[in-house]
Amino acid sequence: MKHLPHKTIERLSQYRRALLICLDKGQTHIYSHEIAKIQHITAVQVRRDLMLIGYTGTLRKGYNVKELIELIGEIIDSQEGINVAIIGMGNLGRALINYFAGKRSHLKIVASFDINPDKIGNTMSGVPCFSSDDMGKIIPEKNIKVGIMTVPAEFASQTTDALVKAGIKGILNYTPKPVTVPKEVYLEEYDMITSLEKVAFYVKLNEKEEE
Amino acid sequence: MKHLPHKTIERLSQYRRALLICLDKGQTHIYSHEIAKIQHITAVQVRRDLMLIGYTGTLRKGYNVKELIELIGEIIDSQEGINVAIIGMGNLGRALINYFAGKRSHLKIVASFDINPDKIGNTMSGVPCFSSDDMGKIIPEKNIKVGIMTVPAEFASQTTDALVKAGIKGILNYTPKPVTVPKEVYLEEYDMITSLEKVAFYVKLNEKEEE
DNA sequence: AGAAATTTGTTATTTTTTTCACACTGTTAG
DNA sequence: CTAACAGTGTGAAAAAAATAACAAATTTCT
Ligand SMILES: NC(=O)c1ccc[n+]([C@@H]2O[C@H](COP(=O)([O-])OP(=O)(O)OC[C@H]3O[C@@H](n4cnc5c(N)ncnc54)[C@H](O)[C@@H]3O)[C@@H](O)[C@H]2O)c1
Ligand SMILES: NC(=O)c1ccc[n+]([C@@H]2O[C@H](COP(=O)([O-])OP(=O)(O)OC[C@H]3O[C@@H](n4cnc5c(N)ncnc54)[C@H](O)[C@@H]3O)[C@@H](O)[C@H]2O)c1
Repeated sequence: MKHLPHKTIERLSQYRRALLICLDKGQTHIYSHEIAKIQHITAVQVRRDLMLIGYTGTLRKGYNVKELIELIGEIIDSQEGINVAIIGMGNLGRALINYFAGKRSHLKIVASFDINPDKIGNTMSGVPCFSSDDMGKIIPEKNIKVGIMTVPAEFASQTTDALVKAGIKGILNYTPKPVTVPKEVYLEEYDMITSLEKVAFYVKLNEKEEE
Repeated sequence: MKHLPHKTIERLSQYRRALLICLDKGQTHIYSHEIAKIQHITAVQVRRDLMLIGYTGTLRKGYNVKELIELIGEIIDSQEGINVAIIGMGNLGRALINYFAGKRSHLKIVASFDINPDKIGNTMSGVPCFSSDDMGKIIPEKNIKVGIMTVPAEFASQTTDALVKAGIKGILNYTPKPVTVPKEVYLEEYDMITSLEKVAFYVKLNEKEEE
């Protein structure tokens, strides 16, 4: 396999989640158009993605749910698992830790960091909170590869620098402040305001078109 | 102007945020490559986007920060503003309401909904919480156009249906459960697990390539 | 004043992503 | 048994997005 399109990676993760639900319901096989419907895309797109990862279904029966889940896992998960930290135990950080903790086995949240002394030393959803000053020590020690950044925007840059210095390999930045990392660190930024403004834009557009 | 690429819309929102920060700092002009650097894209891309919205900068001086902010506002905001509701006042819902409330003037969070009697009747960050049973009444009454969905995944579908029935025009779904809406409703889904898995994937990939 | 440097605006090109179109093949109904 | 059907797999085409290339214009330097 050469290299998978960016978008395919995202969709594979989404397919898997849909498939896990099907598996729970006891469904053994699924058609490309069923997956497509769930994800609001076309069946061809699904088949193409699966072609890219080299999975081939059964003619007229569709894809084997269990097999496909496993294959997607082989592609997008790393066997050893990846340790993750959340930096900034505020509203968003707490929501995330609650949500993620114990969900995905290969993505383990093993630490959180904050500067507020009231938070340092506590444990939340089984995840201990350390002082941000100790990132340089804890991150290599716990073999943390990925950091989810939920500090106030004004601390985004300095936190990023500290993470990079501590040897982090990937950052998911939920701060609205774009940050910069060296090219060996993978950076993903997501801004909720952008999503909301986008929805608002298309709502407005639809309304205009109706006139 | 014909129609702007999907991606351009997202970037415009991001440019604006970057520009607002510049404005605060007293910067009056900005070059395309400065904007580009902040957003991790190329200067050509920025110039192209601005070309699409018909903004033209000053040669050798760059773009007028204030003017550009205003133009972007004219393009992506609706003058009357858009009223927004959050459905599901759990961890994520509360984080969002705290975060959004009073941030963007044209996007006003005017209501929240929940089924938990302890939450109904309360006010958070100035936003009143109503019973989800009343969505059909409150949404048209308060002229709410967009709903941010943060209910537990298992309630995603029924909440969506209720929102659509109440006349909502756009939904931002933060639930990991994909939902279906009629085509006149704009739907945006975002799944944090997908983002995290994507980061993990590329981290793993980078490590492999280093070998 | 003229040359060099810098930045915009836009056309053309390339790359990436999506969709089309259709061959192929089990399955089912008659 | 066979024809119609319903699905997969994939090369080719189209569409969308990003990048390159460069003319034009303004500032700055000499
Ligand atoms: N709350 C949301 O729904 C939401 C949505 C989108 C984006 N965001 C962004 O996420 C970030 C956090 O939002 P929030 O609502 O949780 O804010 P918050 O103020 O509730 O939490 C911030 C936390 O970070 C800690 N902190 C401050 N400086 C730090 C540092 N240098 N190192 C480590 N921790 C530090 C604070 O002690 C606090 O616990 C902000 O940048 C915000 O813009 C939040
Ligand atoms: N917490 C996170 O960081 C996070 C991250 C990504 C996605 N999510 C998703 O967001 C959703 C909410 O997460 P959370 O952590 O806030 O969960 P939560 O359990 O803390 O909150 C859910 C809230 O929704 C309310 N609710 C339940 N049924 C409802 C209904 N029919 N109508 C209106 N309100 C209803 C509950 O009373 C509760 O207040 C979940 O689907 C979760 O998967 C959460």
